[in-house]
Amino acid sequence: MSVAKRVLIVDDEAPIREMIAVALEMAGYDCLEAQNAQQAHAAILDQKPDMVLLDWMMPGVSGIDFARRLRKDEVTADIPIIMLTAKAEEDNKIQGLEVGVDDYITKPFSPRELVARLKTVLRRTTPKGIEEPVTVDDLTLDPVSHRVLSEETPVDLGPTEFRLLQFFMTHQDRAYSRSQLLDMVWGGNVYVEERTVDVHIRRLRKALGERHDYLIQTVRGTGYRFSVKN
Amino acid sequence: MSVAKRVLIVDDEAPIREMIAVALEMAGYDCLEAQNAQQAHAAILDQKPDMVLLDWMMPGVSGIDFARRLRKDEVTADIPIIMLTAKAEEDNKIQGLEVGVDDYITKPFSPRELVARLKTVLRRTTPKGIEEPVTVDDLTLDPVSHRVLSEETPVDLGPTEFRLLQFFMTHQDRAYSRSQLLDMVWGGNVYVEERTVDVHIRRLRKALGERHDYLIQTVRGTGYRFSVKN
DNA sequence: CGTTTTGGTTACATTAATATGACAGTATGG
DNA sequence: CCATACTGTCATATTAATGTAACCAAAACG
Repeated sequence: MSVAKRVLIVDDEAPIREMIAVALEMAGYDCLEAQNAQQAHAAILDQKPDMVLLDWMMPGVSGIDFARRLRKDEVTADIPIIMLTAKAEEDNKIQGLEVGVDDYITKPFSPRELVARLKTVLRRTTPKGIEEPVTVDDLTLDPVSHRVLSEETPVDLGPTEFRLLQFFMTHQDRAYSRSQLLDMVWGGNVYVEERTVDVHIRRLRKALGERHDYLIQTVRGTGYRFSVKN
Repeated sequence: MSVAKRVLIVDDEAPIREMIAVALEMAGYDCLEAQNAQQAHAAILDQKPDMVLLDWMMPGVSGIDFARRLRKDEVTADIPIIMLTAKAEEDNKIQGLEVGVDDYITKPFSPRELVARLKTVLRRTTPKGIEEPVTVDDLTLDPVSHRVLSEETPVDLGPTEFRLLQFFMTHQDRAYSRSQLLDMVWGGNVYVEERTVDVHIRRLRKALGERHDYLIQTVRGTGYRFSVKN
């Protein structure tokens, strides 16, 4: 695996978090922890984990409410969630699936089972462009080798431009405002000028060259869009 | 912008409230003010602001207690809160996030930072309306990609024409006066000549071309209408 | 018909938004 | 510690969009 996946563990009981964290780290994942919904939310915006392990029962905002909230917000809607439930109640399962949880595991569970489920969900939900290369009109971005090719020729991009292009190529035909782009590409809690986006767009276009810069389109009064169509 | 968002500023020091209010109003927000928790609570029930800026330290009920109270009550639970804290103590941050505050800013802060945070929080928490494409006789407007297609061919529109067409396509078969259109498309409190509408109608028709300009119909003595029927 | 209204069109000055180039402060990797 | 690459922000240039007025065309009116 190229880069370790990051998993956020949300549970109010520290020992349980620890146990899970140990199991996952042995399996090669990076772990983040949160003991309640608020901490979790902050961590998600901040760190963009690849997956969330969410305890069903928590004081304050319950796991299910939290999951619902995550699904509503565009920024967090795509993050896979696995629910941890104490008892194997059918109710939980149904409710959870309704909210859009990707899987659920009933306690107690073995580390092996956990890792197995996690792997499955990640494989199922990881979209192209995260580990599969994406190609558009002879422009290829390969996340694994962290490379961009324009008709076989390597394109030289800075880290930010790379992420920007990756985001665009995995979210085509959609207009994004500057502040949305800041959220999605820069990350939730950073404060930078909106105009900075323009500059990076410029750098990206320049790097793509005449052959491909048409892909990055200005949507006046709104922001930018990536699309093959003119 | 459709309607200005209303922000309630809660701080016991009038000069600070003023400063914040000025900054926000310049950024296009409507401001309400309260100097303690009681006033704030009344204002919230009364005016339903879209967001609350809450000072951490206040005589009487402290900001954090007040936030907790707001979160408990179903009526006020969904209103986003940004905390203003004097010192950058981690404690505050954690406690605040636990209570369910959406973000926090440490004083002193620049107006720009404040506005930026506010914008981010509002965008995260404001549910967006359903953005489905609308199609009429092979003319499609897609709000997501911010595009208009006439039989697969992109139609080039300025921002105003886009909004105008969007309004029409979602309000068909109904005649609107010029001043109604100004209200709905331009926004409530701008003053422009009524005849300006004519010009934009003209631009829209031109852009739609012969294939589709019949959709924009003149209603003599009244205004305009969008309809498939002639 | 001639006149009066009302809408259509065009040209144009102004304003607003985006593109671009340069710079200084920071990370980064030797 | 140096050399180099990245970032974010400005100031400025460029371009697009906007609103208005002047003028033209078509109905309505008598």
